[in-house]
Parts: sequence; C-alpha cells; structure tokens
Amino acid sequence: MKRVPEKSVERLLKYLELVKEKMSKGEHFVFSHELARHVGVSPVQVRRDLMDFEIEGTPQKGYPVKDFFSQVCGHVKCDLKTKLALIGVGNLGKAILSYFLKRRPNLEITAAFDSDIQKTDRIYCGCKVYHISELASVIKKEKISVGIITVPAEYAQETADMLVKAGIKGIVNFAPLMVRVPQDVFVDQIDITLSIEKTAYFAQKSK
Amino acid sequence: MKRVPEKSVERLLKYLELVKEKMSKGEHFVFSHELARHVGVSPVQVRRDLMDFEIEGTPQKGYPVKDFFSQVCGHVKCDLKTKLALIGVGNLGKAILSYFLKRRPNLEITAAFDSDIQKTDRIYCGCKVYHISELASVIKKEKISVGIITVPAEYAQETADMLVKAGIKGIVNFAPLMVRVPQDVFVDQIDITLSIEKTAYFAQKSK
DNA sequence: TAGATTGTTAATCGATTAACAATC
DNA sequence: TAGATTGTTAATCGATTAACAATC
Repeated sequence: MKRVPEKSVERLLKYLELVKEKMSKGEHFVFSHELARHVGVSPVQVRRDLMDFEIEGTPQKGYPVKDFFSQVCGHVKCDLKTKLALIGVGNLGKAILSYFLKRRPNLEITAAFDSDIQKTDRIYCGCKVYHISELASVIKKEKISVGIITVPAEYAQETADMLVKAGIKGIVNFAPLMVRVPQDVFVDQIDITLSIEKTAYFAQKSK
Repeated sequence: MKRVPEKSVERLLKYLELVKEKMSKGEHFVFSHELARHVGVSPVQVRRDLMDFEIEGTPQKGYPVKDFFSQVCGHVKCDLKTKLALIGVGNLGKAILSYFLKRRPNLEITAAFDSDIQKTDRIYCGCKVYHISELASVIKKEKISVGIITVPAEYAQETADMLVKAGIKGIVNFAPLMVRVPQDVFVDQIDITLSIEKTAYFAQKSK
C-alpha cells in the first residue's frame, strides 16, 4: 500500500473518535460535515480522505460507521496492542502516566524508567518504574515498540540512542531538542515551549 | 507586513535558540547548515526563511548573530513580555507550571485557575492559583493575553469561551478536543494522545 | 421531483527543493 | 584561484479547494 502522510493519519485517528462515539450511541451513519466539524477541517477534505482509504458512503445517509470502523482498522491496526516505555519520571512524565492509566485499552505504557534511584523499583500509576540501566533488557523482554522521552533536554539524545539500540521503532520526544535517529525510526517532536512561544507571537499580532 | 505562516514562525523561533547560544558563547557568526541541523530542516530552507525575514549573511562567514537577533526581534517582538494564564491545575497543569518556573524570562504564567477549592488561593511553583470564578477579572486586571487549557475535555469548550470573553488572543489547548473560537483568536491544539497514537501507527508500519 | 449529500477530477495554493549565479 | 558559502529564481511536489456530476 502507498505511504500515508502524517497529517492524513492524524485526521483518520480523529475521525475514528467520532465514529466510535456514534457506534456506542447505537447510531449507524455519520456525515462528512459531522466528521469535519469534529476534526476541524472542511467536509471536502473529509470526503477526499475517505476516498483515499476506500470508505464509501451513500448520499443522504452518510457513511456507515461499522464499515468505516472496520475499514480504518484494516489500515491502522487498531486491534493491535502497542506497548510503550516512558523515560523520565519527572512532572511531565508523571502527568502522562496518570493520564494514560486505563484510558486507552490498546496503548499501554508497560514500563517507566528513571536515573534517580529514589524513584525506581516502585509502582507509579500502575506502571513499574525501572532504573535506566535496565532499559534495553526490559524493552526487549516486553517487546515494547514505542518510547516516550520526558527527560531534560541534555539527556534526550542519549536516551533516543538507547531506545533505538534496544529496537524501538517510534519515539515521542517532549524534550525541546531535535533528536537524531535512523531513517526507519519515526519521531514526533512535541515542543511545548515552542507552542507557547508561537501562540504568544500570534496573540501579539492579532491585538 | 505580510502574514507569516505558522511553520515559518516555529522555525524562526528555533533558529533564535541557536543564535542566542552562539551569542552567549561569544561567537559572531552562524552558518545556514548549523541552523538547519539544529532545527531539522535543509540548509536551503534556512536560507529561504532568512531571505523572507531580510537577514543577510556573507559567503564563508555565515550570518552575523547580532544582526540576526535584532532583525528577528523586530518581527517576533521578543523583548515584549507575554503574560499567560493556565486553567486546570491537574497533573499536566502542574508539570507546565513547574517547567516554566523562571525558565523563560519573557513568558510568564501570571495566574493559574482551578474549580477545586482545595487547590485555590495558594501558591504553586511561584504562581497564584485562583478560583475559576475570578478568571475574567484577573485576566483583565493583569492584562493576560494567552491562555493555556489543561482541563478535562468536557470543560475545554466552556473554558475557551470564558477566555475569549475575557479578551484573550491566543490559546494553547491540551484537551483532546477542538475548541471553537472567533477568527481573531489563535489556537494551537496539542493532542498528546493523538501524537502517541500516530507514533504507534508509524512504528507498526516500519517493523 | 427537489434537495442534500457523496464521489471525483481539475485547479489552485503553498511550501519545499533544485539549479545555478554571485561572493568572499 | 579554488572552494565553501550565500542569494534567488524556477521547478517540483504535495495538500487543499473548487467545480460539478452522480446518487439516493
């Protein structure tokens, strides 16, 4: 299958939220303008996306949520459980751990790591906190495929290196520093400070 | 001046990081390939951006960091202090408050708000936590221009409405829900769960 | 039927990259 | 000079939108 752009995947996952909601309410169809409103794009954009993913609807009725769901799952493999590791149990790390606690059934933060022995070898939010020296062995044993980096910027690159070496294929990096990884590893950079600076800039502009 | 795209602003703010670092080290010039490496884009991209912002360099030497800095500050108004409010002092809210504590001199979280009276009327990380009922008055009194939403999804829209009504011009929204605001208010959506789901998707693909 | 919606191609828009001249 | 770098236009690429036909 052809490569799917990052933005499309994001939209698709967002569509899925509304589709699931509809299903749980016992509704059978969803319109492109409802999906558009939920995700914040135009209805045309939605229909084009659904075309690309071979999801078909009928005029007047919209798209059948069951077909939608199974079709998207075929692409996104939403039935597969993904195991995650979180590195850096500081304030942000703890916030993410507590947020994920039983929230998403098929995304599980299986292990957390920290270099501070005060924090290790205990359970936080249902997640065992290991010492960083155990990273490679735990990741391999548990077959963890995604890492979340919430360490200070100065340790971000070495953390990424360790994760890659341990065989991880995706990284969400919260450190305000671009980590360098091999081509086959996907990285999503979330730079909270940059977002806030950017928003401050546009807020200034519109005054 | 012509409207600046969001992506360009992000890159510019990132360039500025390295420029400041160079200045503090007493270095006088920076090359486009150094900036490119720091931000994760191509050197051509950098030179084009700098062209748009009328920053000039000289072959062999690169771009003079002092001129760079003052030129960018003309656009970004980096000397202006921006006051921020944070709404929702949960785990994520606390993480952001503690992170920002004296980190950025011209971005200041002036006030935090929560609906839980257990949390209000005390200081957390150097920031006064007010009850949500005081939101409008504090924002107006303190001339706060940017809001950070870290409340649960179900309260995100009403929080955004309150912020807009109080006169805020920029919002960083961490709730996994698109908030609707008037055209002249800038919103940056940071959906952490979506990022993680997306990364899980691409990690699956590259295996 | 009329109206609302889906489906699809072509047009537009914007951002990135290639190519190459200019400069130190 | 040779080589590394900046500066700029044109080409390419990709994503979004417009236009309109098809369908229920």
